[in-house]
Amino acid sequence: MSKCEQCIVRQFSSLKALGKEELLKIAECKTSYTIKKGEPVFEEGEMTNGIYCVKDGVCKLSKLSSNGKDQIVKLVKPGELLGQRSMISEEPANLSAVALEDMEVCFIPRTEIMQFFNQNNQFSMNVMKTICGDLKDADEHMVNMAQKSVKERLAGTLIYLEETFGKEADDTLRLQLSREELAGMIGTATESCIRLLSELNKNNLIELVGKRIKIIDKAKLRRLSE
Amino acid sequence: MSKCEQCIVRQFSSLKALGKEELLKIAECKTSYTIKKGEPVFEEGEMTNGIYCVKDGVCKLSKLSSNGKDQIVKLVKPGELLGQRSMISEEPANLSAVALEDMEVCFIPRTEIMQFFNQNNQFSMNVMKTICGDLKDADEHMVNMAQKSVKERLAGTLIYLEETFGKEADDTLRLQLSREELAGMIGTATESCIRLLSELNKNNLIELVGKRIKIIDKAKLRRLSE
DNA sequence: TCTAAAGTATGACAATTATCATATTTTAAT
DNA sequence: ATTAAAATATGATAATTGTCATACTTTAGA
Repeated sequence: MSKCEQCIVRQFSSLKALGKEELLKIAECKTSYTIKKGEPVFEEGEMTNGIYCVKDGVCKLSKLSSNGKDQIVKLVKPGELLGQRSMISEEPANLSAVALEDMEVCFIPRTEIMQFFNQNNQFSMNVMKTICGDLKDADEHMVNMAQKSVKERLAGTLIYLEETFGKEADDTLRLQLSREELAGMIGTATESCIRLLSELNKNNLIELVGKRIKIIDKAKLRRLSE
Repeated sequence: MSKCEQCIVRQFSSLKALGKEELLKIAECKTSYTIKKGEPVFEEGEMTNGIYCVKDGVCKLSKLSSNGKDQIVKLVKPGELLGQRSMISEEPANLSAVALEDMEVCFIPRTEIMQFFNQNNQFSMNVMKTICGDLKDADEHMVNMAQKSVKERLAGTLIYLEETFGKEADDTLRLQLSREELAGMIGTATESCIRLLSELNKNNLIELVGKRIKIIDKAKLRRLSE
């Protein structure tokens, strides 16, 4: 059982409002997990009964649509919390969380967290602001889905991936998504996604290095995304 | 200056957690407005510095997309609060709120509401749950935009409008949206929206009574929306 | 009441996107 | 190392959706 005080999640999430004693309480009741790439943290419809702290590894939050395709709603990176909405709403998870890389997470039971809501106003406020940020992002995302073309969305997503998750030494995007997952982010068929990647490649906006993607002309790509 | 105790907003919103004294404080500092159909309550980018209680009349929350079209993100009905996200995030409004009918609203300054967050845990929890509900809706909405066809979204929207805002005596939808606004809800071009309405009319799923819409075969419409 | 403007409707056409087929490459398991 | 399965890629084609033009209808204001 490791301490929570130096944890990356504590530094970047709502938990930064917690004091030493509160952190000790968490350290006592938390459980740590390793989750392999491709495995779920939790799945749509499941009762989570607590929150997950993402110590390492990125995961996707996705929802199965009635057409059988998986739409990726959000990517979650180390330092962030998972499952806040379900915990507050006291509802089953609305989304599935699946590891895109090997992950290290800690689970904190609902009962512990709920105590902090009553004791620690700054913590409540932090959680509220995080969820408000998610809501703003979701609204913007929704407008993009409704109003932008697939090509515009692809361009925007590639820029987002580079700016959020960075590049490898060879300049390719650090976060490895399959073409199917990339299609699931922009909301299109896998073939359409592949075709547009080829087109961007031909036009020298990006370069395809095997299945990895390198952004060549970020300015043009940004203009394309509007 | 009327009392807040019997107000519809108090009954249906997060404000139901407030006690008599708190309601009196609100009654003293609130300002009431009448907003005519078509006029904004607030606009994207504006600092709102408080929340609006919707006593009467429906309004649309929309966002201007880079292609110049207005995407409707949510409809807000009497009893609900407006501007919670901006107030909590301490940011300018992300969306414009425009009256679809003549409205009656009350404005409560940010400073008052923030006090309740510190004093009244139930109130905080209510606000948090409301925003969590909005986030869940937004995620679902986003998946629909990304994965469903325009026809499916139109069918779903018509059902939503009937179930949420009801029907007139002649069975037409009570809430009057222009074709452009309906297109803005489902995220399509106005002409496409009109064309699909005509098609649903021909297939006897709906009936067009002038510019009003009557749902004829709700079961088929629901199946169509999946 | 008349008229201009806005809203609704429809056709023609082009652009976008999905689907199905198939080939090629990569990955993982035996 | 070999092979089957999965992922990537591309072509052909159809379906969906957007755009532009135009006509008709309703609304609001002079």
